[in-house]
Amino acid sequence: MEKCINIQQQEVNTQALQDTIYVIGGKWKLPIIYSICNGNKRFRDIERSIPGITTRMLSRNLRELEDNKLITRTVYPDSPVLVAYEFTEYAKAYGILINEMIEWGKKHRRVITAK
Amino acid sequence: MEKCINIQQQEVNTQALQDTIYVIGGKWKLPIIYSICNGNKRFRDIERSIPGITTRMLSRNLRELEDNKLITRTVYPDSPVLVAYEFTEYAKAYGILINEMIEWGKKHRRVITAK
DNA sequence: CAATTTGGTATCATCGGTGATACTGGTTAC
DNA sequence: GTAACCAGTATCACCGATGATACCAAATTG
Repeated sequence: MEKCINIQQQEVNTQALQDTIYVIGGKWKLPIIYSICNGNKRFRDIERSIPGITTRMLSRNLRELEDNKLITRTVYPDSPVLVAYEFTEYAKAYGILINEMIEWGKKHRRVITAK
Repeated sequence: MEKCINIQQQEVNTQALQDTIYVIGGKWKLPIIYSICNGNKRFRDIERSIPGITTRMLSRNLRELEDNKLITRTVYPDSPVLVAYEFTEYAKAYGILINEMIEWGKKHRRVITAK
């Protein structure tokens, strides 16, 4: 960490960090991302691919990911209605940072669990 | 995100991400880091420098940061006892990733709030 | 000698996120 | 025609994180 400048800057940074964590945080966001990454596009397919998730939490998390522009939700209103969830290019750029966070977490676990 | 391989790998990655987020997550971790970064070493100094924090939450968060080896807690048992909290080199290395997360959060906010 | 400071811990209340379960309206398969 | 599937929403319960408040022993200050 570099030396900090002032209170305002700190608050802005704290908010920015919370934002970043919020986008990917929680129990289900990454499993959902992996599921879509693995080719699942439809609500029930994603649901079935993630053991333990409820429709409620999936619905909620998909909407949050969509709000954050990491996925798109497309409705094909043919009968029957079909809904497809897909990654955005924006998400792929964020993926680089996510992978760094994952790598740091793995290294950190080795540091902490080491005698 | 690269293509995923298997379930086990996903679970390991999800855990690793949770670990990374846990270390820096929550309302108070970054303000505490900034406070120590700004030269505060003692419990009450840190407490006074962070508006709204309670002794309970400060105590708890300091212990977690110490458990994660981001800060050290040194007791000087002269009379009166003096306790000093300080950054570790390990924390400084993590600081690079924290700053990336902050920068991404700032950019992301501009993306989301843009018409 | 009374008040304040230091470095916390203990107890209780509250609040939001999560989980469990039920339900919906439409469509299709048997 | 009834059973199952799709894409969810609604309601309730619970639990853990957080906040508020009080308290502690030791030492220092006035």
